[in-house]
Amino acid sequence: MPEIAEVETFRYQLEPLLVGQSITSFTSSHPRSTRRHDSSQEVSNAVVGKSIISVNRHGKYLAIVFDDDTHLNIHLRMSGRLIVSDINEYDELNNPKHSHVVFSTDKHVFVFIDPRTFGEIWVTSGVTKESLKGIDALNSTSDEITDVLKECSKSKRMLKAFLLDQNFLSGIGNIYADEICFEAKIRPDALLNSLSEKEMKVVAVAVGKIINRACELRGSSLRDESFRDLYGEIGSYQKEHQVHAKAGEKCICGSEILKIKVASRTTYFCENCQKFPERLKKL
DNA sequence: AGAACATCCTGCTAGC
DNA sequence: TGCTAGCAGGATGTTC
Repeated sequence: MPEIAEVETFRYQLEPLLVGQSITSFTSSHPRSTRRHDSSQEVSNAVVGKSIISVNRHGKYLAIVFDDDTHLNIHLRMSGRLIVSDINEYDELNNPKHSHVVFSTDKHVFVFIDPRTFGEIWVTSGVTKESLKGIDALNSTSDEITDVLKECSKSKRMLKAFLLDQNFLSGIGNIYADEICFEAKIRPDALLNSLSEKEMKVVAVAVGKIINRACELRGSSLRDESFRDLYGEIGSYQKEHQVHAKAGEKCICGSEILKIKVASRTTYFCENCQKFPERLKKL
């Protein structure tokens, strides 16, 4: 499932192929992919012929930015992905199932594939409002992340619910939330108002460490058919997962990894390595 | 305020 | 082996 590391992988790979180019065509074959607009023609009209100046990302939101400040926004949600072909090698008949949107430059064809159709592509003049929410989990310093945690220091929310809330930290999803809690050695169901300032700092540093490493390894591909990058390659970060999707397996400490629900999300953690803050202070 | 749940959707899988 | 019910999840909206 695309989270910040997977979206950043697409951004990083799209940038050199798109910047300086113009969109020559944009077509959609599934109305849900461009559901914010009356028709995909509206999107086409807004982007075709315009020159691309950057490819940006905020949290899980991708934006192809044009020289008149038009933004072509892409959110992959659960099952969205992008693939690229050389324009001379592109054959529409070879498109995978659920290829819903196709757009081109003079050199490349980009295909948006999305089996569950939760993903979407839309156009805005200037940044989309969602990109203004929260601070980006990758491009923020641990001090900035600590400050956001401090703002919520009286909150009775659980740590994992906070990490998943895009209004505070943008980009973290279910996989990295579990790994961040493990790295911080704090239970995902610990309440924010039980964290000391020192523990907030530990969480903030864990966010940076996990997200940066996940980006270095081009994201996580949990199953054979899950995340693939722009070139169809799987990511490698799943090899370094400590707890996520490992229920019943042994933690590095030897204890069994548990599976519970936190914030109505499936959550994996180690009861031995991860403690409630009150107990952490006693150790 | 915050948790829980339904919603959107299809592919996978656990369980008959 | 083959079928189906249930689960999975990001964001949003509703309910408790």
